[in-house]
Amino acid sequence: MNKIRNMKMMTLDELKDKHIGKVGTIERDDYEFELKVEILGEMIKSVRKERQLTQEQLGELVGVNKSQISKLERNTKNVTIETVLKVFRALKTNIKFTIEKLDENYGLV
Amino acid sequence: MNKIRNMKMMTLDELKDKHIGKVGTIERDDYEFELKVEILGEMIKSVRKERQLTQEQLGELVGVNKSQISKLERNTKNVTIETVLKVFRALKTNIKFTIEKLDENYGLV
DNA sequence: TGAAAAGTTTCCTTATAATGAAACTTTATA
DNA sequence: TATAAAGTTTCATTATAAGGAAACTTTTCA
Repeated sequence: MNKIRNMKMMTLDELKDKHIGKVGTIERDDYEFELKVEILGEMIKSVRKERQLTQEQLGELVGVNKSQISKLERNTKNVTIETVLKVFRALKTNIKFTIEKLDENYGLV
Repeated sequence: MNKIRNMKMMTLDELKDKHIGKVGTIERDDYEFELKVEILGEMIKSVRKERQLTQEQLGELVGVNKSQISKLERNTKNVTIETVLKVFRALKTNIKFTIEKLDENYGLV
């Protein structure tokens, strides 16, 4: 590892406006987001749409009822890591997380 | 936003060997990891140590008993997003997550 | 515009994450 | 090396995430 790479960042609004993908010239489908429960739902929905799946179809892949997918997308719950992984695995999407330490004055270390 | 930045990546082994920080010449405390429950615990412990806090002290900051911190660090549970956020917030550490879509053949899109 | 498909909500049940207190073990250190 | 501090485990309890079935609403499109 120790791989250095460029990351594009996107706000939730940008996600909503454009869905995922097609930003800039270098086609690279990596996006970084603040870790928030609300956004996770948006992400699931966006990727599912890209995959052209219905909630019912995604539910089959994940092994849950379509109502469960709806709930996850609409963030009716404070989801666990395992649930997040299960869904994104079904969507053939890797998830990574990044931590960024701040100093005492809340600036970057 | 739309900020472009360099990200260093590290494996769990590297984390274990070196704890966090001091890789390369550009001192930048951003690290990206596969989203896995086991690693989250390692991360909490590493950052707590860097902050020179005991589990009891971190517990006070988070508002939970020290045994809870121990459990989180040792990954006895499948943690929820909210719990992750609570702890890293206390550690003054931002968390972001990145998704990376794969194509049908499991290669990068 | 009406039927079918897709998505949402409600009402449940079950599984388990979150939590603390206290006993216990391990690690520092006087 | 005894004692204190730090960390872990156990045993409970409580809160809530996960889940399905079915009724309901919204969207799609022939």
